[in-house]
Amino acid sequence: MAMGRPREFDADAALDQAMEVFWRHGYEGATIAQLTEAMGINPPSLYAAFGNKEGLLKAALDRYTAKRAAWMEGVLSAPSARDVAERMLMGTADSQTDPDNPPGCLLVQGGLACGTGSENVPFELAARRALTEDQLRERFVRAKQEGDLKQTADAAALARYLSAVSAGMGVMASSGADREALRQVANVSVKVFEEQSTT
Amino acid sequence: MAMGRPREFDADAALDQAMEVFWRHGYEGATIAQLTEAMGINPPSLYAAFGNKEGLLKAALDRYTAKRAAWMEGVLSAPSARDVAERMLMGTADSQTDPDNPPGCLLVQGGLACGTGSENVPFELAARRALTEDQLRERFVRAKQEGDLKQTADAAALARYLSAVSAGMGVMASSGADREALRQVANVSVKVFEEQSTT
DNA sequence: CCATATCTGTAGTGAGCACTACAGATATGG
DNA sequence: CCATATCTGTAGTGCTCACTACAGATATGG
Repeated sequence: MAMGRPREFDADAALDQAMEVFWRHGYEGATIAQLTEAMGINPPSLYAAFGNKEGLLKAALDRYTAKRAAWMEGVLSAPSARDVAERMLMGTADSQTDPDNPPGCLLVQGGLACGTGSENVPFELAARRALTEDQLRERFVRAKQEGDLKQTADAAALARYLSAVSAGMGVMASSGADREALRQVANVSVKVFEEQSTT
Repeated sequence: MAMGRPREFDADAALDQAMEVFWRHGYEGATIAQLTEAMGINPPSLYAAFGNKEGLLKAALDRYTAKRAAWMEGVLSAPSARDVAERMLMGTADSQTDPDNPPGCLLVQGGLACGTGSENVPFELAARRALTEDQLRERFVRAKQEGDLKQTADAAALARYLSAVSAGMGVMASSGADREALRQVANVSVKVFEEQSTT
């Protein structure tokens, strides 16, 4: 019963471009004109595929987190809480200063505060940041069970701490901090875990 | 030779209101209509007094940092590097969750990424964040001279670390983290300084 | 009291925004 | 080959934005 004209652009490739625009300019700072130009399509194609600007952001965020999932698995698979923290923060330092991407982290750069009508966006970003924190907390609970983290350690507090440091590094990266500066922060931050470790 | 009609509103009180709007909605999210309503004035008065929206932001930032200067002096006057860090982070946790202010920190909430035409704003905020970091670094250099911080400690790295943690706490506060959560982060963060102290 | 300089309020202005109507193009199902 | 369903490109739409022209108000200096 007639399938209609097929889409001519690659949705994932277009999302990669949209992701970069949101990353660099934030949700409110990114305009549809910039997005469509980067994606190589016209507005009607964008709206047909993603609904509206916020729908496009969500799709781009999904792709962002999906890409990071593999990396995050590598982080969580480190043998100890201390090594989890080190991989997490060093990887964050490197990815936030990767010249292939805009500086910082999309989940921070995307928008902490938005104007009327976009109040949803900060929540959307925060929810995705919280997912990483949850994974870290569970990993630290396991570390206590496995004995490489002190029984007195607070898994939730340590996860929150790592989450805060990562976000803070994102803020610094977005304002021009270089890789070496972020690695310094990561090195200092990891010391907390050495003190909380049993080894 | 004729001084003209005097201003009818209190510029500082108006700036306090503008500050809050920028804080809550970010630079781009804040509209002139919201600002003028909060300030209790009309657009021509705003433009006569502050030039344009960016000029108003700078004036609000000046007032923000001026208000914090006294608090910052109290932080820096703590007797040791470790106590500086504790006062800094605990004070940050409290002020970022003070119900009298919007959550988070204006210097982070104001805008990390902006659209075309406002590229200056993120730099403006970053420059003011950097001032605090400079003060901390100098304080830690002094702490090394005074001997309460190890000679092997890196004053610049520690200052950067505190700056990153504060910014990260601001991100968390803006997405709803409560005071207790931020204090946990502060408590964990301070441990780094205990390890770097001579006592 | 007058001339002048500055502020205030009303009522816009052009520009840029997210979003879309519509017509033509291109595929599938029969 | 035809009917249909979906995509694409052009060319807008109404709306909101930062910003301002202008006229009336209110102070000072002489």
